[in-house]
Amino acid sequence: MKFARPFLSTFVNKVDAKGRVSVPARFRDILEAQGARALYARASTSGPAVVAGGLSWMEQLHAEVAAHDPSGEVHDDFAYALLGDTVELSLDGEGRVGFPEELMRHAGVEGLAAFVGMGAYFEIWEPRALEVRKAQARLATAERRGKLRLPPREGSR
Amino acid sequence: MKFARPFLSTFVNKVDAKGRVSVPARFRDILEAQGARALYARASTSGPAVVAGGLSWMEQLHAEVAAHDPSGEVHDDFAYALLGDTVELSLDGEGRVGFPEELMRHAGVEGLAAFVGMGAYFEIWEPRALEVRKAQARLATAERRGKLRLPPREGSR
DNA sequence: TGATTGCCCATGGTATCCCATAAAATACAG
DNA sequence: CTGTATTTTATGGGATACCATGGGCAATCA
Repeated sequence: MKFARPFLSTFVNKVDAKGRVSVPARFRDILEAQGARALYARASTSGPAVVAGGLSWMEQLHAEVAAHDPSGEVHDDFAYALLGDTVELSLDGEGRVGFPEELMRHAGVEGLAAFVGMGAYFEIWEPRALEVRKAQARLATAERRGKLRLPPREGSR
Repeated sequence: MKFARPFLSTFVNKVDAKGRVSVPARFRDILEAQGARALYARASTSGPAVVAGGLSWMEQLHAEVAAHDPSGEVHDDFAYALLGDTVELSLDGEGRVGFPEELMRHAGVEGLAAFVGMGAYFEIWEPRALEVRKAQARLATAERRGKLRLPPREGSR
């Protein structure tokens, strides 16, 4: 499998009155490079967030499902959980999408949505909740690596 | 094998007084892309649901049957189970189908029908029953994906 | 002929398309 | 390197097309 350009960094955009959000331009480029002006999204199973990705990400999910015996229970579980709950959202001419009400509620998003790159995919969070999660992640990472330096705020260069 | 657009996500539509249900527009597109304004359906053998798909799915079933020795028992079992109970339903001008009474009863569908995408095919459920099944699938999947790595069968690199 | 099935039109609501504008990023010239 | 021109982004809002749904009517069949 070819190495695809990863989703990186965090962007916070506004959710307008019609429920639309601009997908960050950087992310848009990656999505289109994968061959579609669309993204795929579902509720995260591990937190108040929406997990999303492009065609490649979705094909990977599909492959994961198809790899199991279609008459087996594992196949069905995967299909219900991964495909049955994933929605395809196409971008409008300006690069916006309208997330289903239910997904926004799961993430607790109201006026602002934070897009955070996770490499092969990305997530959408309520901005403050994401900050909390990130702080926790920084701590855990520093501990694991054993070199707990004081948080240098940002640029690590 | 070319990658076909998969059936994704869940849509709940109303069953009208005449027993008609709108097939979700997204699903319709996929069906038509496969070359027919029709779908194929039969009762699920693993739950209170109707299994359905388009031409490609049908061809796949057919191939599965044809792969066995026509004089053998397996061939006949498959044929009776997979082909003998499958009905072809054509969509009306507005993209609706009328499911046979028996299928609806098997799925326990009355006023509302939930279409859930399963990749190469889709299923029709009674909405609440589907929610229950999905909740279970999410649990099972989270456990499987969380604890296990995918079997090192296929070279994933 | 009564019931069923398929075909056609009507409609409210929603999502998409399209244009406009302000803010930000980038390119460019001096 | 600094101020300005040009191009992208993000956002707002009106117009439009599509979708799910309901009902009428004609053809079909028992």
